[in-house]
Amino acid sequence: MANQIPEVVVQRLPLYARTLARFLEEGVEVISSQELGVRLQVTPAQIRKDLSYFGKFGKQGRGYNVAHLQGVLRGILGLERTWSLAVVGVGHLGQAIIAYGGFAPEGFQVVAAFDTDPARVGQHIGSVVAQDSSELSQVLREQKIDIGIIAVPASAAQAVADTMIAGGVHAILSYAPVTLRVPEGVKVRTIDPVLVLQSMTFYLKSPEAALLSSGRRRGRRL
Amino acid sequence: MANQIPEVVVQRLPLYARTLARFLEEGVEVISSQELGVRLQVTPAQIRKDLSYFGKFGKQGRGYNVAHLQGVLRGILGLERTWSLAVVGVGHLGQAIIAYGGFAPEGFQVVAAFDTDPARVGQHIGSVVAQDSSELSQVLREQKIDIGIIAVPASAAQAVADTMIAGGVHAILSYAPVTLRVPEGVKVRTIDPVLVLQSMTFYLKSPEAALLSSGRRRGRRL
DNA sequence: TTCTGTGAACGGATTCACAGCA
DNA sequence: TGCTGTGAATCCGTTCACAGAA
Repeated sequence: MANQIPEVVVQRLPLYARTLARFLEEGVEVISSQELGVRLQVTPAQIRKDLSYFGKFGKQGRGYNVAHLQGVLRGILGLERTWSLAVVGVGHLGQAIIAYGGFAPEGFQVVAAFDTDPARVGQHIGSVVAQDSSELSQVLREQKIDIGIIAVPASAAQAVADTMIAGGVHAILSYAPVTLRVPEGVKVRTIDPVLVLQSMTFYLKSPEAALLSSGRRRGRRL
Repeated sequence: MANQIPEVVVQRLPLYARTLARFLEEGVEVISSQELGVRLQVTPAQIRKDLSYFGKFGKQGRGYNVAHLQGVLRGILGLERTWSLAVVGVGHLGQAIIAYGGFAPEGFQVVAAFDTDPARVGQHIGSVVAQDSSELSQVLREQKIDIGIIAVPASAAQAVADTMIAGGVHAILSYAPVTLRVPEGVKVRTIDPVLVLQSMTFYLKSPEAALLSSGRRRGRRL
């Protein structure tokens, strides 16, 4: 079933879920696609169409029950459970990722960290201890790690990805500036701030371009 | 002129530029859209079409001169000059951004940092000193800052964005988990790792979905 | 022959617009 | 009357396929 759903749609769902959580905190009980769309800068039709891939969750003439819809979305996305993360590379970036306080409240727990540098192995970062990368594949499998995070230099990233996949990981979040090759069935997302900055300079360089491109504004996100 | 160009195309250009730089280091002098596409996991037709928005840079029957095309792309993107950044929020995240070594080599210099917390104002992070946020708008204008980076909590992000814009900034890279509202002509990009993780769990939850969605693989990036 | 540049075809995502239910 | 759910229409990016230059 969960098939045929455009990837863009899946990427918007967490945004919907998060915004519903905020509305819930604000005490809003029922919301229309219109109101939700205003907050998210997404058209109401887009929201309704996206939701229609999964079922009917609203009441005509009224809107959606915020708590209910949020629960539905969290269920669809699998956010009701905790997911375990392993970070490979505990340099500045890796340490910042491990120390980042935004993952845990959302159910993402960094449970292991790795590095090749003997000087870093054994180091404590928050509640985890850096292990030697030679253990990576085995530990991932033993601890049933769900998602791998790559925070190593570009030159090492592909090898790390391969080892993660050998360790049974099916989702990788990479901060390395390279295009990774992975087999079918493995999801990779890359976060690359330099690339983001470099595409924005295009519009800074020729400000008319920025104006022209912003007609019909859309939510842009990675 | 620089108009009418799809935003996706602009987002791919830095990727092309970077990859050409790597080929250059490897001593490759001429490259076909085919070869470039293999490395990037992008179709050759895509590359040629993208480039065609800007001109004709290849030689039929031969390919593209790597050094030349790289220069052209850097020119189009405005990467030949240095761009100044200001980071607002010098908590863990802001500090990591300032300390990150990947910006400077690409011509992005963090020249100012701000925070509202008196305990943080005056603190040195790398070569910059955290200033009080009340100075933000004025300093941005005086120092002609090009790009603002938001590293404050969600609740403060919109206000920071507004102040940045008041300070004359036309591009914002935000790490805050909110959809920012900005006037026409201002570019905003959000980097939101939690959202990325939350959309990957959808595929982990139902692995068939991952397989089904990966037919016709494309380069995915923010 | 090889590979670019590009109009035309295609396909997929967004938006429209309305029937139908509360 | 108000807003959902959804087929149909539209828009836009990708891919095809080929003419033309080296």
